[in-house]
Amino acid sequence: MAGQITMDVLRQRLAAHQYKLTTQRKTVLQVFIDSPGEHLSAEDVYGILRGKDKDIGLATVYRSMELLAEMGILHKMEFGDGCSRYEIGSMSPDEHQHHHLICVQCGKVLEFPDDMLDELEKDVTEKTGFKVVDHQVKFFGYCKECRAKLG
Amino acid sequence: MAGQITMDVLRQRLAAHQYKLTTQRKTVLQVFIDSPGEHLSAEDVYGILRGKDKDIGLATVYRSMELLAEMGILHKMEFGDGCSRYEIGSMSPDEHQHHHLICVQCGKVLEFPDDMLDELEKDVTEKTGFKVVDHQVKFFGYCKECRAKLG
DNA sequence: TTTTCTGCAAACGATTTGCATACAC
DNA sequence: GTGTATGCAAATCGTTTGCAGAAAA
Repeated sequence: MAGQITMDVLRQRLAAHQYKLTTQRKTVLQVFIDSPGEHLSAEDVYGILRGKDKDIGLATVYRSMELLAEMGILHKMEFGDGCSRYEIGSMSPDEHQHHHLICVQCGKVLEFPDDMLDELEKDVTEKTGFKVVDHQVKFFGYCKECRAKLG
Repeated sequence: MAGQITMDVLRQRLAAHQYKLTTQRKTVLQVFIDSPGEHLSAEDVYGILRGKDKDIGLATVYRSMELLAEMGILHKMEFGDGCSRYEIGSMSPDEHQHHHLICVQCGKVLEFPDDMLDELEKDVTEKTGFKVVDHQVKFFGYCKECRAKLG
């Protein structure tokens, strides 16, 4: 079970909401399937598709990515570089979760396996009544390479 | 010791960087001192000051908040509502740290005491060589009030 | 006095929207 | 066929910037 998101998942989830399975939506999802571990902005995706002679409007890229996020297929996030970025999720919410390590020197974004946050989530709900459904953890600091350069 | 940020802290930190202590910078800091626990955007601060007949330009609000963040007096953050928000910090980096609980229903942002993340930071550095200097944790979910309304 | 800062308005970049056409169902 | 989705261009929104005048040091 679980596993990666496929085009079939897109079909199912769109159908469940009476949304249409269009060429553009498939094309956008394909970019994310082909770029595992990337954090792509709308411009990124638009550029990748234009480079492949795929005809799509920038507004459609924005609309598609927003819809895919609404379907739970993509996750939207901000790394402070002025634009929203998305990454593809997995079928199981518990699988392949990770924190982001953002280098304040070079801007690179690394990933780190996410564990031991369940406990904290439970604690939050018990103490505040806030029902947690998702979380995002960002660490700011200096990546190995920048540390080496900085001495 | 440690304690809250005061106008004197601003004076000291600006002086340490050869920046000038201006009326506008003091005014902006005062808004944050007067609004503990708030996450204010540039427009928010601008609106508050105009409501008090304080004469200041929006661009100056942006520049001041960015500078205060550079001085470590404010912390910049994004909650996905399309603008950057800032909150005032405390003198000690270890004090009064908290996570943010963002209600996906009403948009409210709550706070939760931050502990037990030091361990995770150490783990990150040991395993990746990434030197962590700061972190931000966001939990998405449903606040107590919205849960009650939704049944 | 000298340099930095402010205010204004224009510039900017990311994102959204209106509307006529094209496409999925 | 019917209604939704797309593409384009214009509009919008938050934020940044250039520059002349104002204010710290």
